[in-house]
Amino acid sequence: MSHFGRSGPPDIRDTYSLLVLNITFRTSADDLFPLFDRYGKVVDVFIPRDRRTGDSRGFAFVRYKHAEEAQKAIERLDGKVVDGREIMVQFAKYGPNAESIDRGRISFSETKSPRRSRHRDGYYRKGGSRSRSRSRSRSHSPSRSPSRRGRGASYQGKLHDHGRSYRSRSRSLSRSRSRSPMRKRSRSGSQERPRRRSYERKESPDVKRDSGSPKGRSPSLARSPSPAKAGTASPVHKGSSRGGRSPSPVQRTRRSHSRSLEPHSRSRSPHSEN
DNA sequence: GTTGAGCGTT
Repeated sequence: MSHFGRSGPPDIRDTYSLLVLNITFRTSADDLFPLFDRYGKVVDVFIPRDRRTGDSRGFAFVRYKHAEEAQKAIERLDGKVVDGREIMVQFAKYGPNAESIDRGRISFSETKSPRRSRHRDGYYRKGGSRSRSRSRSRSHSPSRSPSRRGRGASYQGKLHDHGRSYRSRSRSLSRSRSRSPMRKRSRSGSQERPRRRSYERKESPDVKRDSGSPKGRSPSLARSPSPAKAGTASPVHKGSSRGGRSPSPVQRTRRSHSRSLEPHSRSRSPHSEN
């Protein structure tokens, strides 16, 4: 999706990609194009969007034809407030096809010396290997904002190979912080609970029968963790089950069957019910 | 109507 309406990247043989971060979710390529085009020839403007929702992810890619123009745009637009948000402009490091990138320049097999250094740093990736969470809502300290602006000064009036250390810190920081919560969450075992329940409903037909008389069964086994809530939902569920015409339980049972991943391991554990 | 770490499409 390019601003020019073409499919895919137009020509990335010798273009310089700029990464624009911290843009508003409502900002589109059309809004960024005139802004960046003032400082040079913009070849393409692309804003990655979510596959599911289709909303902008909050960053965009601007391709310049000349490095000097791209550099100028960075100095001029980095930290600029756009649409009420302070955007951050910097050279893109990861190519669209995992191509080699020199401070924003995309080259296929022309450069080779600087490329080695990046491999050592671990910048290179085959694409799709980077684990990134799509969760937009996450607690974080806003104190990292000012630090970003600080590194911008390194680029001023310099087009040499300066400006790589800033990424190391940022990368390490985000890495350790992003992985820690994710792993812990996965270990919590929030997935086991719904799985086990699905099996219980599937393997135990008596559950459906009990639905007609939940009192005979253990009220604690109700799906509602809150007793107060269970009481409210109880009459509703009871009425539906008694009618015997409610397709709801049937559909849920069938779905659970398809979702069951390891029914055997669960079936062998009688303690699961207690 | 919202959110806010981060690196990309036919």
